[in-house]
Amino acid sequence: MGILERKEKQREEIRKMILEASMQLFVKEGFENVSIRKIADLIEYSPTTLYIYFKDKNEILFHLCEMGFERMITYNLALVQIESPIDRLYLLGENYINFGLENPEYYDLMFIQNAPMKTIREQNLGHWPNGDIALETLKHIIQECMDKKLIPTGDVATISMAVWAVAHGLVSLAIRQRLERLVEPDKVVQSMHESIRWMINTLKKA
Amino acid sequence: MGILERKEKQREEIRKMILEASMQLFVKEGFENVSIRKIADLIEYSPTTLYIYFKDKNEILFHLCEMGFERMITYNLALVQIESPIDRLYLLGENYINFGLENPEYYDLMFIQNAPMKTIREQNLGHWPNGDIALETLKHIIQECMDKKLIPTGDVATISMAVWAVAHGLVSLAIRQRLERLVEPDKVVQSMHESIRWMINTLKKA
DNA sequence: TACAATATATTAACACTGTTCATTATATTT
DNA sequence: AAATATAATGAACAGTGTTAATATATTGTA
Repeated sequence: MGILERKEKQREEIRKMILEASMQLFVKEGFENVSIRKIADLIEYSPTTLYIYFKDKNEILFHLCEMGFERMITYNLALVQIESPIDRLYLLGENYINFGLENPEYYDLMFIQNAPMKTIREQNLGHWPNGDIALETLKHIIQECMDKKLIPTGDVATISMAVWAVAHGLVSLAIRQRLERLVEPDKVVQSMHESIRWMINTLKKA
Repeated sequence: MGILERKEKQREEIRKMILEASMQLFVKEGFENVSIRKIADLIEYSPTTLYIYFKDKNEILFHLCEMGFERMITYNLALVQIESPIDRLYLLGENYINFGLENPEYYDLMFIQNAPMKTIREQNLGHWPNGDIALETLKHIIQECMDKKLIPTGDVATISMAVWAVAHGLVSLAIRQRLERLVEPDKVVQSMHESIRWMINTLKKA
């Protein structure tokens, strides 16, 4: 069945072409400027061809979202070298904020837009490949902090939720220009870092 | 100058008509289904007429956003009767979450969408009428908690930011279907309330 | 090898979107 | 009554995601 394999390979290659063109548009012109027609123009195919390789635009955005997580991982490479889970938590928070501020378009897709979640539901994938992994990482660190009695024991999911909520709240309010309503624009970033540190500090002392 | 006044009144009335039609569409069919043409249909005017009364769609959305804050205020009416600022903070948090979950479309416009902020910048209003008031309320409560030594003293803006971030993080992750990736869907709401309470608890003890 | 079946790609079209411009209709003022 | 200012509109522009019908290759089978 070498022919079928080759066909599958070709198919996968065109899918890759489409996704790479999408990403190029995405990082250059931003989320709102990614259109089926522009992607098609870039790879010199007809717009309708994209529908042979992807169900709809949401599915393409879903894959861009997954790429975002891969990019996020590169921010957290240094994490494994830190033995203290509480220090790992501090760094994770810093990295999360930095990633969000430096890649607002990706962040948008990963944690704000509906499109990727729609694909997960409609095609009932049942899981959020890279997203679920990221959340497991967070929960694991929190669990380790509890095990080593670095933070008070409690429901891991609830506390993970609170920690994630602070980080996401800060980043999403920042990239949507809401935080500059609370502090002066040039102090937003600094205050964000102070907030997340303050959060983990109080968590530690509690 | 009675004529000019009357003209101004008429103008204001049509503006009101447009906004009320927008709101009707908004609450019935959701944010994404508010289009200039649909609004125009509803008030039986031509789409182009709307541009005589509003600069663009963003300006209409901005006013819908302000209406959202007015609706939010109704959630917080009971707040003034509570003398302890820390109890007021607890209730404010609960109300914020309830408002967000019960009015996701409004919440979206108030704290997630770019459109309203665009209008504020482009027309350089310089301030966010109802939004700024809401943030002042939060800061005032935090300040009062510090004054009465109910929470540790610190930078009011930073701590307000952290508190807002948790609340916004929870609500925005919830309405964008991200929280159900962390806890079972039927436990999301309960966990959210636990998270915000846990947050204020640890803040209190810190 | 010839034919039918399948997979791939495209053209044209649908039903929308926000927005602008030139034109017309209406109302007000001179 | 004529001139002017205001209000409203029709038509059009440039775009959007998506689908049905159609043409073009490629493949499996008789």
